[in-house]
Amino acid sequence: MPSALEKARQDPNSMKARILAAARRIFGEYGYSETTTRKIAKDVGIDISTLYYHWGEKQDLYEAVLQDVSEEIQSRLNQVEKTVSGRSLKDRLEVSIDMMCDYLFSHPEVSNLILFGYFSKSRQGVTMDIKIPQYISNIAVAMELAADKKTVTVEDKARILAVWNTVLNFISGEDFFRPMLQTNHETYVNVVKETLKFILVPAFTLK
Amino acid sequence: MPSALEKARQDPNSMKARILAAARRIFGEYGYSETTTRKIAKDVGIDISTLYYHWGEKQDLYEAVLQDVSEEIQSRLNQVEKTVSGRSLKDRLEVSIDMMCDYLFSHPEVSNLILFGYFSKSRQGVTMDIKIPQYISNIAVAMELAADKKTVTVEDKARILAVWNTVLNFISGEDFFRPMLQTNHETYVNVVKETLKFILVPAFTLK
DNA sequence: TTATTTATCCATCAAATGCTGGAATAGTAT
DNA sequence: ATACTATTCCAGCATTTGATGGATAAATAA
Repeated sequence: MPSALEKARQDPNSMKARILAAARRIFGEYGYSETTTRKIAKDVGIDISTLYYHWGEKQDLYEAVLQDVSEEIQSRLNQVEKTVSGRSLKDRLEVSIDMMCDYLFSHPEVSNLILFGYFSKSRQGVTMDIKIPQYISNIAVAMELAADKKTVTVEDKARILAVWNTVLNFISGEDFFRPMLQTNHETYVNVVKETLKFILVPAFTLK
Repeated sequence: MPSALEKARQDPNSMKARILAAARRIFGEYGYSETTTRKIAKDVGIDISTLYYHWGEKQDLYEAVLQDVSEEIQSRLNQVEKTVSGRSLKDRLEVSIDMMCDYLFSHPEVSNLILFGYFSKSRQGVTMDIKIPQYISNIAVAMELAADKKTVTVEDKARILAVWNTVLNFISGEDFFRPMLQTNHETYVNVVKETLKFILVPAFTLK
């Protein structure tokens, strides 16, 4: 039996899918508590009852959004891993940064949703929370900072987390940071990439 | 004529000051929209009318909190600058990291409030926003990455922002990150400091 | 003491919000 | 065509929340 999420993905024009897409965008822009079911429904052009008919409670819809995003990230990380496999450490780092930045900059709601998840003290246990630690260990192995998932040290994890969070911050905070750097979007993207490489590559390649 | 904020600071036991302190803690924990004036009033042990009598609208109180925090940060940065002045670059970086981490870890609501400010698309222009660019340039000069504020490059600013944001993230996200690192609070603080030094020192000291 | 200002609380309003019941409509199977 | 199911909308309920008016008490001035 396919889950509601799978059902929505089968047909991107289905009402379920259209609601999910709007919810993802709006939750990503306003966060959980400032997003109202009416806002989402209005965006889709339907009555809120229709929204409730398809997705049930607001919280359920939110969790579907998080799972959707979570699976997308996992898929992107797999892509990155395949691409950089076999290259030099410096190359792996640089290409990974470029690829993840490109993906996240073109889906800004993703960064927001993840960051909202970090800081929400009041939120109930959400599904995505479980996945992040796995990502981190996977990245450590893919970057060959550790032989396998079991041998990833606390320090390794913390360092990857630091970089990962920096990326998310720069993307979610673009509206805030870009004026102070006085650049356009395109330059901003490049500055972010270069900054990440600047602080990342020496730290990890120096032994 | 002293501002409401100055008045509150004159006597920490005054009702104005007690409300401000509670507001700072609760806004820092729940964010703007999940904080209710009733929550703050209850925390102080007063009726909401009393709160409105002293601080007016919720938004005004929030802005007072932000300004309070903003000035505190500025003061801390000045302290750091005095302390590290004249030392070697490596020393300056390491001591600054230690000092700012100690301050922020002991005032976790500060990191939250700043981060909430970054990502709130819906919020009106808040006072703190203006200050951050100044902080960044000040830090660049204090770290002697630039001769004076006018010559701080975009790259310099971006690098400092990256580090600054990483600190905030690690502190605001402790509840989220610490379980995946499987450490206690004390160890977590040290891991954060070491991680920051690990990625920061090589990048900035290597020429 | 009396008058005035300051501070606090109770009761309440208006708007927003999550959510639901039930009617109406569209679609599908027999 | 008829019966049945799936979908959509309208109207409304209960609760929460920001905010206020006005009564009461506490402090201060006269």
